[in-house]
Amino acid sequence: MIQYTDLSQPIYERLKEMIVNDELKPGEKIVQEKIAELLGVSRTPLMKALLTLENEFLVESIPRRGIFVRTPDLKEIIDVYFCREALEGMAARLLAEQHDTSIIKQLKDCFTPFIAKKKINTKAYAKADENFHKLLIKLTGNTPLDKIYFFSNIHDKVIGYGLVRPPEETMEEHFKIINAIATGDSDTAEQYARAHIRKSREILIDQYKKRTSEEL
Amino acid sequence: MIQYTDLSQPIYERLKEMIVNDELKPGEKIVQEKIAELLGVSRTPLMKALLTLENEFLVESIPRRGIFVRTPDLKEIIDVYFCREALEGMAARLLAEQHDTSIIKQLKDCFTPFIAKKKINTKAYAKADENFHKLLIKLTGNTPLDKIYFFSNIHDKVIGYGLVRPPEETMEEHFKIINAIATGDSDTAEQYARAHIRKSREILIDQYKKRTSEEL
DNA sequence: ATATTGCATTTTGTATACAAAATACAATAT
DNA sequence: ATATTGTATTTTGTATACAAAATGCAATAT
Repeated sequence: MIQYTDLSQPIYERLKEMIVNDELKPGEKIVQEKIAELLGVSRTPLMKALLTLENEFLVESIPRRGIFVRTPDLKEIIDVYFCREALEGMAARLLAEQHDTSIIKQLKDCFTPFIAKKKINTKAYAKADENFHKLLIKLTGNTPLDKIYFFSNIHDKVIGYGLVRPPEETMEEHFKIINAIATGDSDTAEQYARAHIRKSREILIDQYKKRTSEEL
Repeated sequence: MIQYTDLSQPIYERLKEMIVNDELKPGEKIVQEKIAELLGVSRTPLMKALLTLENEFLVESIPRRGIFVRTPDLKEIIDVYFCREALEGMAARLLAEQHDTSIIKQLKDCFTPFIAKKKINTKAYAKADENFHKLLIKLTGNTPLDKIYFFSNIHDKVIGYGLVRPPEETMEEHFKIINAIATGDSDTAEQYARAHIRKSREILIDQYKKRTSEEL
């Protein structure tokens, strides 16, 4: 009756979903026995999944106390954006040096559904935006780079599928990056990729500052 | 009789040591029961430690087949150096923006034992070099940055405590970075930090190419 | 001699068991 | 009423148990 593949994998996916959807609330303790029963598995593969989530900053383990859903604060979100600026900048540079037309095509394809559209579906665009940034990393073929980009998870969780800036604004920036990659101008590609993240980071900081002061 | 802290932690440290020391050889399969017995623990905390090592690229799990000590190849080492260039460059920039004299002092202190020395102990300097680069990251206070810098482990494993370049050469570069941070010149600090990693990467590539061709 | 099949052994992935630490809470003291 | 202690309950960390997959190897076929 038992089907062997790797139980911890689907458990990991499900838990991640639960955290992003707020089924597991920030700060909430993950009582292993309860979640294991809920998912119909034992604690062993669950713990494996939780350890992976911990490595991705989505949960935090306090020894002998328990594992808790993390609540990324303002500073951490900013910090993640600094990392993204560095890594996506490098990714753009590496792509520009490859002179590969298939790369350009794949990057452009992220946004073709939205070109020449009067009304852009925000949710769809936000998903496309996320894909674009992940693709930028993946297309470099740099495995360690791709593996350490996992912390974009935090970004997903915090921003959800909302957008930091309006599509009109970011669309233009995306194509500036793509065009620099296409012409093989690695310095410019890196510059644009970094400026893009930097701008979003600054907007985010403002939003959070506003939100925090309103709550006072 | 059982002392509770977190067994997987010392197991992780010991396994990492065994991998770096070649007690566990590249490509070798880690038979859980055997290692568990060797370390006098059960498979449960051992598996936890192995999962952490997997996240750090030191071992590789092939489901249903086993967990194997990884053998980083030339491409991966180069790829890691691209990541380091991006991240350490950003770190230097962030430190320069902080205008904190204690940061300068701590960075300088890494190399004070070697200043004005005629003969530099290579092993000691290699250790200092490693500390300097880790400190550069840590002093930013950027937690996600620090957490994703773990892949420097691969570096340690591959290079061991040898040096890519002679101390005279890198010492000068280190102080260029430190001085740029001290004067608060973030652009220059980033430039120097990146150039430093880039040069080592290029030397490494040459060394490996030479070694590989000799073996043919 | 080499390839193939079948069976015994090993090893993995998961579930369960159990001791120690953490927690909750009631009973008592201040 | 609040603080404190002691005890029952929960939960964690680790060890063990067990079924299914992987592996090794001998016996047989080609």
